[in-house]
Amino acid sequence: MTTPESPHSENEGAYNFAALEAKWAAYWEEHQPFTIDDTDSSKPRKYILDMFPYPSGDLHMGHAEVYALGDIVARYWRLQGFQVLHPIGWDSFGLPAENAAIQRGVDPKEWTYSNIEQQKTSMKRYAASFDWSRVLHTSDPEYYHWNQWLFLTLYDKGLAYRKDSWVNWDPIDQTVLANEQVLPDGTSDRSGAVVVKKKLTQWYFKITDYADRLLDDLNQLEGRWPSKVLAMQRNWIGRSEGAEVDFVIEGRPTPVTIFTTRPDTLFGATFMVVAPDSDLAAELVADASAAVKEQFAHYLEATQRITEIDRQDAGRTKTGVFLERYGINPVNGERLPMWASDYVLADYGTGAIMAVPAHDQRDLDFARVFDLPVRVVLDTNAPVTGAIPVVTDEMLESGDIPALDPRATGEALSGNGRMINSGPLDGLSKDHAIGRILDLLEETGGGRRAKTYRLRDWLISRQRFWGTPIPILYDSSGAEVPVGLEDLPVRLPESEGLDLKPKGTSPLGAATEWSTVEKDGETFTRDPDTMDTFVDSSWYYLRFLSPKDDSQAFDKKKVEAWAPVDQYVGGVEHAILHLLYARFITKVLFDLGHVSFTEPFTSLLNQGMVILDGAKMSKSKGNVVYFSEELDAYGVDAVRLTMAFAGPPEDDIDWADVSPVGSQKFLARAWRLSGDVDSSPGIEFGNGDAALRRHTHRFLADVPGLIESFKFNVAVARTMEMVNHTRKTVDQGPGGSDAAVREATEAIALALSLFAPHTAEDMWERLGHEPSVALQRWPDADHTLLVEDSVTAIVQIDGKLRERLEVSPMIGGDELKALAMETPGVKRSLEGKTIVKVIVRAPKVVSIQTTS
RNA sequence: GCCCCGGUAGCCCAAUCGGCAGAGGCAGACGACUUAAAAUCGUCCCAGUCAGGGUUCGAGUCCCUGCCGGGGCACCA
Repeated sequence: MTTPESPHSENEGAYNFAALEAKWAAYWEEHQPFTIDDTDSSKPRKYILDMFPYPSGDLHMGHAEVYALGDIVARYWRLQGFQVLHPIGWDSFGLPAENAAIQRGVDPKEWTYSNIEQQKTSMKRYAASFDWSRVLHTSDPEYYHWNQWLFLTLYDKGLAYRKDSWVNWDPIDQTVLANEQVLPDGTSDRSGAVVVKKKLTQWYFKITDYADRLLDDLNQLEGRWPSKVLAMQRNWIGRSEGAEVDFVIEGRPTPVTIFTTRPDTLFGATFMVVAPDSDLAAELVADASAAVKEQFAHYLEATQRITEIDRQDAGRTKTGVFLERYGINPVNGERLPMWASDYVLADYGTGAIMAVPAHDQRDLDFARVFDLPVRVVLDTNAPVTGAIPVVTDEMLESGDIPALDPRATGEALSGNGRMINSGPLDGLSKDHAIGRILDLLEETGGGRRAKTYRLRDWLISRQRFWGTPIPILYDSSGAEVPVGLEDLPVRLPESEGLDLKPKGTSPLGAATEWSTVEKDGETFTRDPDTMDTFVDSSWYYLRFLSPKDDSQAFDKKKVEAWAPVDQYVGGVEHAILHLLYARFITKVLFDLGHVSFTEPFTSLLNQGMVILDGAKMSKSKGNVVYFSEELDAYGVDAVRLTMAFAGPPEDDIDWADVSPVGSQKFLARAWRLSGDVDSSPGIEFGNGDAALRRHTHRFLADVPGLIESFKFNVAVARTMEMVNHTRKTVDQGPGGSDAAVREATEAIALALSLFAPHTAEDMWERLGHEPSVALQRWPDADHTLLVEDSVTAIVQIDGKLRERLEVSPMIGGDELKALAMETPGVKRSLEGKTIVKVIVRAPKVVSIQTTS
């Protein structure tokens, strides 16, 4: 039905998002506007990368956010005249896919690739501006071939090695986990199982060799990565600086080295503790009495049975076994009894410590349980600066002086103060004492400055089927033989006939035909494990540059042209694992001369989570918002716009707090403007309505900065403001034929092309232009239009606002001050007062200070 | 316990360098259009910035202390 009189409905129909989506999806599919010629060097380049998804089911609202935000950035740089590489692929190996396949009794490959197709369809519907010509899947042999190359490259440099050690074992998934995959509560980040310790021979990447660089290079990323992520990475690497000190052990030819961050307290050591599960403990107890040996054996067993959860209970009463051995304190020759206790960790430092109960809470707790001596060596009541007393006169008078008796109070003394009972250190402050003792230790050879890290080597073996086979063979003696590069890829066998159910060993080992290799008359066995999928994603950003190259992992020339990634977009859940590994692998590739940069991701944007009613969405809670249902209900553009408008990108979006309906109404309102423009494309804007033109050019000038600083919500708000002004100009001003209305509406269409691509394309077409709006240039603002005729200056007297006046923005300070003094409000306020000071900040403020 | 981020209107959020607390939206009220409603168009209402100190002519913004919320690390020597 049409209402002939209505100005907004002349045979143009209503805003119909479904029709627009169908129309423009077909256009993009046919023209592929985002497939780039990567050899074209006429334009500057940007590499915008969104974290690629796992293909476990359809896309969800979290994907909707990340791909909306990444696309804004990609589309923005295109409008700025850049050649933008914006690829997508699938992280398609891994446990989620495999477990799902097991539950459904289908081939993981079929299951994975059909999910990929579903997600691909959804992404195209979502109008993400990807270059669809360079899709990769990490589960393709064409990809994991180079994963194996990477492994062998690290192996060749001694950075991939096999080690027998206690590993994190997930009893549900029946596989080992990296330290990074064990949650703080001691459960698996995937299955939720309580992780237990198991001794296995596994492959590791030597990431600890890079600990210092991984830490120090974070400084380069300051301001470009979220500070939260930088903090998390620093925390995770956990460098501590201190000293290694050698303790001679009675009856042992070589000394035992301990690590301490408090070498200043060396004179306060009263016993030593070794980790029960360390080789050292086993060796030390070997000569002990039968009773102690038995006690120790029981203790070791108990330690290994204890769960990570229990170990983290700091309030747990300390336990331990005296080993009947003594170490000699190198600084004073004292005999220190040696104990084994589980509060000392085998794989941190050297697995042995000197215990200083007076100044370390854990040591004190232990000493109090086993009645060991406690000696204070740092007087924490003594002032360090001399000027500021720790013990005040009031405390002296009241006798309320802190007791320096940790044994009685149970509180270790952790503060600063002056050294006592410490020979050459006596009288020094803590910091000076540390410097002094380090010098002394190095002079006498009894110790040295040292650093230690929380970061451990990266365990990459997984006892699962759906991953990259580790390209290592074992000969009949069990020796490692790397697969030759010419024999890559080592392809996964078909899953048919294999039992994929978790049983503690890799299903690949049971594929005897696959795992047995005859070569030159000798029989070899393949390593049955597959690689952690974080290996796959640690270098995929390089593969996108030459995804079809079957002669090398990546094309060095393309890498030089495009990498590192200019903008990486993804969830903060990868703040440690993925990003740390990608940084590590990049540094390794740099050292080997494969790439010329040391950090893979120049800038990082983390989006928050999409939640509902204050809670994380989950099927069990029944508070899930479904991606496809939202698209059906509101349309792609409205959902994308809602993601951008909800708030700062890194904040969580509570879907209950935002209004996709509101977004939809706004888009319809913007779209209608394109039907109200009554002028021809190419019209001279110069004669248009001056007020609207000023708004438009202010908008053109401001939006780029807003996008570049990720203030997408503000950019959307500014676009809404533009629409409001333009509407008003059409309805209440010069009308739709005014040139400024066209100029404004074109600017709106360009801005909307970042957030609402279908609506923007259609507006652009209705404005009489050829598609695609996505390939236009963002117009430069005319700076002569940015200068305001007049601005409001304020006059403050004693901090209170007393007067406003309209002045020229070019006004001088003296003139403004004179004007201000003449105003009635100021005169009135100044009556009976003496002016002390006048501060003028032309053209904004005059601030007058008085005494009354 | 240590570290990071945040707290502005009923709600989501803005506010270059310290310079008039409000850009935008949601919700709400009212009006225009309509037989009516929806849609649309328009007008309006609402906080003094978590609390307390400090610096300053001037503080949402800088500094200190505390409270609340979110996140990370934690028996790491």
